[in-house]
Amino acid sequence: MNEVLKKYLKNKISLNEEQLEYWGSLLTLRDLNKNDFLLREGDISKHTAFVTKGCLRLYSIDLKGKEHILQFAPEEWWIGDMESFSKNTPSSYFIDAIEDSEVLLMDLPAQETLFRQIPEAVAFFQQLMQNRQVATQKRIIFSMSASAEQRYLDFIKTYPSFTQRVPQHMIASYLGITPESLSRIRKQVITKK
Amino acid sequence: MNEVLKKYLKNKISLNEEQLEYWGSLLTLRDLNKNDFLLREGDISKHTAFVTKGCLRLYSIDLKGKEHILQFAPEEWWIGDMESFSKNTPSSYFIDAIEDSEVLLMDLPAQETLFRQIPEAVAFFQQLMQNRQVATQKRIIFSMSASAEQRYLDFIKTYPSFTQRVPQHMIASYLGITPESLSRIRKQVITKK
DNA sequence: GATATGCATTGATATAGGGTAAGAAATGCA
DNA sequence: TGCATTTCTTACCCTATATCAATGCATATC
Repeated sequence: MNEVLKKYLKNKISLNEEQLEYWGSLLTLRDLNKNDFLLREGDISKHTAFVTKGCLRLYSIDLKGKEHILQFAPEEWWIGDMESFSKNTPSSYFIDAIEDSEVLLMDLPAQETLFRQIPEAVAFFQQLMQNRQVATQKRIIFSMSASAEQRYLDFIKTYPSFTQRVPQHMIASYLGITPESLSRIRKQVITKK
Repeated sequence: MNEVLKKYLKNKISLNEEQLEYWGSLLTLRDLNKNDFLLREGDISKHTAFVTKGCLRLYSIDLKGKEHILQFAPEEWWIGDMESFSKNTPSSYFIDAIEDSEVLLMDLPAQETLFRQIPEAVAFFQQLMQNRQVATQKRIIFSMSASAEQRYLDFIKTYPSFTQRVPQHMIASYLGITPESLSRIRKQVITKK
């Protein structure tokens, strides 16, 4: 069984060795090169992914061709378009790898099996979803009440590890500002110190 | 049993008469006058509310004292601070009535009982939560990619009924703009026609 | 019926962040 | 090692929206 998943699950949910193995057996490994897509707009998402190596991103592209990043997913994060996945509808999002990566994929039948065989997993995913919702709501509030500089400082404080590995223009896209603005903000922040 | 809830549930989930009655019996009615609070920042949320009459709002107040509305909830909507409710932690939100209203309250024990007695309710609330998450994510994207005018036009198209009953400055707060800006935008939109 | 209160409008001015373009720096590639 | 590509920075000007202040209505209060 994959070691990253094992460590993660042991940490998060109390299961015996057999259950852990079973969970792992339901997922399939996929290697992704940098820039490889896991999902494109218009596709129907067939998987939810657990990242064991590297880093992916979830984003949409607006009418003017501009990318808007909703989520980064490094090791031990889940990523996917829940709506497309569970309703079998075309996605409006893209997911791709921003580094060479490795993911464990769970398809819908596997999820159903998992929920049937390991009922604890239901509450587990429910909790994940709730945490996501809480974070997303906070992001709305914060984007309405704080300046770009404050949001940037909050970002590097909340996700210090991302700041190292994610290119700056993607952080800008996540924050909802242009790369130029972020560059100016960083300059200000540095000279302020 | 409350008629609004009955109609709503019949529409959304297939249950027999007995189950409907049972569900209804777990909720308690509360009348709210306009401006009454259901939840204040710092409180621990003891209920999730189903609105049967009137309209409530969920919002936070930032450091500068500015309100940011996350959700309006007219008849047949659920409203609450899930995080505070399920984790028993102090809320960072306010919920109040913007009209004289009537809600059905579900506390945590009632929810647990409901989930035990009517297993279909679990998936039902999960679906609600997922829809909420999808909508919240779209709101982030939209606030990053569209102008205030586009967001306003989208709002009145998506929630035409709200536009009638919700004061303008609250719509502005939901859209993340000032009441003055909204007033100017409306003027523009009208003269454009 | 007079007055206070809250909400929407309007005008004048300020500002954060965007758009564009160019160059510098870093990174990948051959 | 050197060229190409991508990423980041800087400068200039511009626009959308905010801020502040005043005014007009409508509604509630006494």
